[in-house]
Amino acid sequence: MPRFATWNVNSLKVRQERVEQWLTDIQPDIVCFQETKLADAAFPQLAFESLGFSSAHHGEGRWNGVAILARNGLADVSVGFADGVEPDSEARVMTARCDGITIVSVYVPNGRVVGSDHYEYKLSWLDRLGSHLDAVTAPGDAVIVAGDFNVAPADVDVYDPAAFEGETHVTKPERERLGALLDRGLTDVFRQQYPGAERVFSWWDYRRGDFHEGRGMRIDLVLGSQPIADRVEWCIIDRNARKGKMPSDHAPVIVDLAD
DNA sequence: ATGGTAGAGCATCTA
Repeated sequence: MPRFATWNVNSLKVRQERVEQWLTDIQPDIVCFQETKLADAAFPQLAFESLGFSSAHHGEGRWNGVAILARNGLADVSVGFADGVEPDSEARVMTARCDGITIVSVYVPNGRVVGSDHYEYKLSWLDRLGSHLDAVTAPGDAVIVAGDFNVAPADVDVYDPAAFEGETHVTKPERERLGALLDRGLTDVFRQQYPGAERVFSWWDYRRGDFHEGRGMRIDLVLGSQPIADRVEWCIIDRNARKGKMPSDHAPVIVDLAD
């Protein structure tokens, strides 16, 4: 039973030891990372190889950076958008094929301030992700699009919707663009498994003790095409990985798929 | 009290 996981590690350099322990504990078969904050030359491919993973990385150094790891090898690795337009200025998406699944690791722009240039970049980036999927997938393909979407799909995915009035991650334009991705035939796997679950989060601000006070958002998502959604046996957000010394501010999402 | 922390890198920018 293949195990898929995605995790915004918020600097792989700082998190390497914790990440390796987590890989050993969780034993995933396919992994997407976001916010490695590494240049490609600094990506620790050999360390992952010694743990049994093939890997590929798309980074720029100080910020962003995505990676894909797979136990059974990676094929057709591509970085950035494949929609044939100008390259994205930031390292936020990469695609590979493993175990017959097209895997897309995404780090959606944060958006910063509603109405800012970066917010507009976020909206157009989400649109481009749809075009990218047109370019790299075909109807009926097994596809997983996973990572930090920086959008909470609904109010139940936010600890206090009122606290985010006028803020990014919850605005209608952002949710509409996420919805447009779902309308392409992708399923939010966690929500499919737990339709009524409220206040289950994947990210907590480092400040104010937000993690321990339960003030978070569910913004790390695993979207699966129908062939994937039909195979989901189990899904959790691994809150344990947010505990202890020097955690990422994000928890991983783990999904087990039937063979 | 418009706060707070973390990471990259050394002044701020990003989240």
